[in-house]
Amino acid sequence: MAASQPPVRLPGTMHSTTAVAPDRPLGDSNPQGARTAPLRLAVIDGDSGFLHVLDKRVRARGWQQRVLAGAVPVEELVALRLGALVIDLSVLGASGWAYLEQICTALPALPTIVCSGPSTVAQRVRALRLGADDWLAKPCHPEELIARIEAIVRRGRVAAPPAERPALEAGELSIRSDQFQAFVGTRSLDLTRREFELIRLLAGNAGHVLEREAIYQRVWGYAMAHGDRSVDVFVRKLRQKLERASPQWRYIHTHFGVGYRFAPERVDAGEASSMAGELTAGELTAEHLLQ
Amino acid sequence: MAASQPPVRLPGTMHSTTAVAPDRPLGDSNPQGARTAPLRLAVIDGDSGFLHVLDKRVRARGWQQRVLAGAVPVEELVALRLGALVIDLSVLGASGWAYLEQICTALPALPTIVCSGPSTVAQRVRALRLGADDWLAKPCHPEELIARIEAIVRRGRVAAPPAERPALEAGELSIRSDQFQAFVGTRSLDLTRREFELIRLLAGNAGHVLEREAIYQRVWGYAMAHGDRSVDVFVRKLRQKLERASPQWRYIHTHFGVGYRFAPERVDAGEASSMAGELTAGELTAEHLLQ
DNA sequence: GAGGTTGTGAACCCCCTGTTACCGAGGCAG
DNA sequence: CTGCCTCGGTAACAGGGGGTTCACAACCTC
Repeated sequence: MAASQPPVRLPGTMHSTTAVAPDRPLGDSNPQGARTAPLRLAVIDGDSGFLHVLDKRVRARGWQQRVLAGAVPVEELVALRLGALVIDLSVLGASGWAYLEQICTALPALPTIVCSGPSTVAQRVRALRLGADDWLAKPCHPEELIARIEAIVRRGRVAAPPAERPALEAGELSIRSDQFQAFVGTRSLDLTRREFELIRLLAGNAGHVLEREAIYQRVWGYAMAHGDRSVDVFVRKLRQKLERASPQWRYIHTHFGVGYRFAPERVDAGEASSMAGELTAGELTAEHLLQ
Repeated sequence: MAASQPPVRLPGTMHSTTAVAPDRPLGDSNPQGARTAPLRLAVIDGDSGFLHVLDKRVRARGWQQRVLAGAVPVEELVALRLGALVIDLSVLGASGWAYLEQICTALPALPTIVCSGPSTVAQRVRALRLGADDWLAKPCHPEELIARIEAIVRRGRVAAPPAERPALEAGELSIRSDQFQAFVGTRSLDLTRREFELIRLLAGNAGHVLEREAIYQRVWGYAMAHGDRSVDVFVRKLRQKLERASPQWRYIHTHFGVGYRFAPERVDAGEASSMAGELTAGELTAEHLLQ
């Protein structure tokens, strides 16, 4: 999808986000900790003076600012875990509009503000319709830009789901968001981060069928590319670990042509394991010990 | 053959390079696919010319506009069930700021746009910090105001929990969008995705005759090729499953030369089965056994 | 009764999903 | 710095379900 993007230098990574406490959880867009993590702001602009002044205000506010050289591919934007994006369309030339559309389509959850020079009503309307959240004309006061970013981020937060349950219980499973882990009794499923985000999303919507695109959007944070099989593969990994930890239950059900549904269901003793055929519980145990 | 390779592109859609645009518009995973209820907009403004022009655009968009005389109490705003509020601070005089703060504090979920005359950066920042979502300077183009309202509402929607879609009830049928399935009682009709999309469309327009072309356009997502019988075939599949699950009812009616109409109708006891003629229940059983 | 329209059944083939293997990136320890 | 390990993501293959198509029967309207 980013095949045509011009080579862009990506300066070193922002502070390493130690997987423990992500400041912006991949899944549900709401921060479960009411604590507002420092906002990560990226700016695509060439005006060094403006950038400097803005940077001062941004830091004063406790946010983090990163300057991007140009049309950074969507994947790299995702990797930056941004809280907001400011774009000066003029630095991108003719491709600016296409880029804006691309960003807003792939990352609808990312607050995006266009901050450019003189413009027409038609241009502003176009940008807003493409998915931009705001258009602020240059020259502008950096404080107004910041206030507008705040307003947009606030709007997203207000609508976000109220609060995160401490632990989701389903069948034999216990899904603990504070641990980023799922358990059967006291035993950990040893889920990776992605696996956990996936099962939390599914279990959080237990009983409802979730489409692949929706799952991808909410777990990965951006739109699923056509033909991407990641969701399937991760469902398989999840099922494997679930099967190992809780063989008497089935949790994730496939809906052909649609997606997946989470619903804990106890399986008949005879078919506890797909490999077990009609083994009894005793034989099952023996089988398990052999492995 | 056209399941994933539509021979005809949807007119009006932008280039498909973005890999994001679903080439299969089946589900309503996209926000606009979910039918958005008409937005209820309230305007506190005294400029009748502006109000008139805005009203025209608002109606053209299918929204509803309500002009408020002044500082309406919060309770009345709540009663109006607004989708957005536009305020010209100048008509409220000195109390405007206090009112704005009051509104934004009491109704943080209500998108609020200040649309006033000349202003300073400090004023705009103040309004935004008080909780306003945007500030648009007059004179302004009504289309830009509308686009900004859309952007704010959209931002709230993106973060909002997936709206609960109520089940459609018709005859013995219950069509549940969250399950991508139809039920009679608790028993699933076991519809495939296409079948479900079709019955949801038909049932959603119950009582109205839908032309084949329109059905195809909305279920398959692109124009129907001449001579395509897919709709007929799927109607037949649907009727078959409906007949099996709910034999006492007829749901889909053919309009020769036009299309189909969904309308639950109880059938007389005698003609429960199309094969049964006027046989009694007992004869029916015998007849059935003979086959 | 003629001609176009719709119902019906079945065959074919493509796409969707499960599954496995592989590769690259990044973290960690030596 | 280097090698190992984990993790995420992609590619490839197999199998089966479902969508499309076709042919023919039944039907409706003029």
